[in-house]
Amino acid sequence: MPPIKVKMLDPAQQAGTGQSGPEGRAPARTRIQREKQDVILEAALDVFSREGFRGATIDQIAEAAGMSKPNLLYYFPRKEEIYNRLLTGMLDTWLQPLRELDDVGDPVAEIRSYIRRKLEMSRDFPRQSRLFANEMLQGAPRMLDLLETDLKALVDEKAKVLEGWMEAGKIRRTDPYHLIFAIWATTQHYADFDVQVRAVLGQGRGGEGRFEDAARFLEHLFMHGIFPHEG
Amino acid sequence: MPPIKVKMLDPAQQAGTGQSGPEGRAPARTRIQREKQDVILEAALDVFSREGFRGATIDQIAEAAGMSKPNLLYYFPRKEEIYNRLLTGMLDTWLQPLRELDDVGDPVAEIRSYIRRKLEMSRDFPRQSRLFANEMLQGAPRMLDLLETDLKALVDEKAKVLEGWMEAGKIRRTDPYHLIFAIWATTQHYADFDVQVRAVLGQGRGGEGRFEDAARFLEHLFMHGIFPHEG
DNA sequence: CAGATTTTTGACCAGTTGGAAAAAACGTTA
DNA sequence: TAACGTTTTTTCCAACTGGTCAAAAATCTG
Repeated sequence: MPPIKVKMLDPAQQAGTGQSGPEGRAPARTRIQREKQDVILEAALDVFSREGFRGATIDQIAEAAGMSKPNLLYYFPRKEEIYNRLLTGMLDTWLQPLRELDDVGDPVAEIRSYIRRKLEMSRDFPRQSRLFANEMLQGAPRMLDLLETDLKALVDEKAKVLEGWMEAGKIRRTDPYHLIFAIWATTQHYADFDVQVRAVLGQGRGGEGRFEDAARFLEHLFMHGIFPHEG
Repeated sequence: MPPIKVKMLDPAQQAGTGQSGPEGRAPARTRIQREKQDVILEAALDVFSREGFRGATIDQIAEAAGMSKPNLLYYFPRKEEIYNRLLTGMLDTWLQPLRELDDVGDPVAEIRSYIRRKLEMSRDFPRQSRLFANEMLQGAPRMLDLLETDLKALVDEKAKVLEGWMEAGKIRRTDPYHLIFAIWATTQHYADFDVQVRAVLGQGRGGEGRFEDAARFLEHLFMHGIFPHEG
């Protein structure tokens, strides 16, 4: 008998939940498949970041992606797989700025550029920030272990770096964990609470310049605080 | 004919959307009605703050409130009315600390106590904070006008107070709006991202003491910033 | 072009959702 | 206890939900 031609499998399998084959499956076989999946993920980011997992519907995502629901399900057989792909794929890039916080660099420059990069991410990828925030608000049901392992390990490591700088008198002695939280909070605020920021700043100051203003202010805040006359 | 006895109306009407009677209707007629409504609102806060408006279901709320769905609908005929009641009722108390920021007080003490009170609210009313955050993430579809009018007005007013203090050299000259955003962001972070905070701090430091630590850190941050050697 | 494969579509389904209607149960008070 | 208003439950419904399936359409390959 002739050799059986093994053609492509159902693309739906590739994002498999782990029960349909060995590990390490390629993310997408053909260019077309990869493109369609990207379109779907892009549309899903839009919807999920607004509505959260439960609030988002496959129909919404399909419409935003310009395809029919069954067609979308051909590429991602479960709603949850789209969501998980977005979450995990995002967390990595999201934490990149923190990873780059460099032990050997100048503390002042390092922290300033960390704040700046985080703020830029809020400006350039607000939906990713909101997706993440949404997951947090729900108690991180699909991410908790990642937070407790990977994220905690990374923050522990960087907290040590900060502590080293404190020991060396390069930065003020304070709680490194809460310092990191403060940087996260102040920068991500401009993505997650963007509506509020714009509503409060109004027509004039709520325009594109608001990120510059925020950057200036945050630098000021983290450098000197807001009260003069050091104690 | 005998005088018609006008007894209580359908309690559902009291939260009316405005189309069933004159303005200024009493919020609840009897003690029982008020209690039931409170139970419902309490349960709804739980569910809405986790799942957002779309993600929450009446069934979930009804179960959390210990009653049947139709029974719940007897008190609040629409899902949206529960949500709106929570939102508007909350915003008021939520902004109370800012309202109390006093022109005539000592700037340092005023701002410190504002930060402390906001942090206490995150500790004591995290669900309210998350409900609000959820609405923001969705683009504040049911709150935008409130933000643009009431909230903006309040912040404008308090920004002027801060500017006055800056003119007087009481606090460092910086952007008052972004200062307020920074206080909001850093304090509410401990409610909205509570899971993350606890996951990162781990068993040891993620316990009840974390709010004390946060308070100490934030005071430090806003007072001095994190870099020594003032420029 | 023919055959095989991949992609898309339309019809469909069971479970859930917000909500309506009506009847039953309960509480007051004359 | 009867009458009346209030509260609760039962039953029901149409629209929406995530997802299936087979067939049709489009694409690729030789």
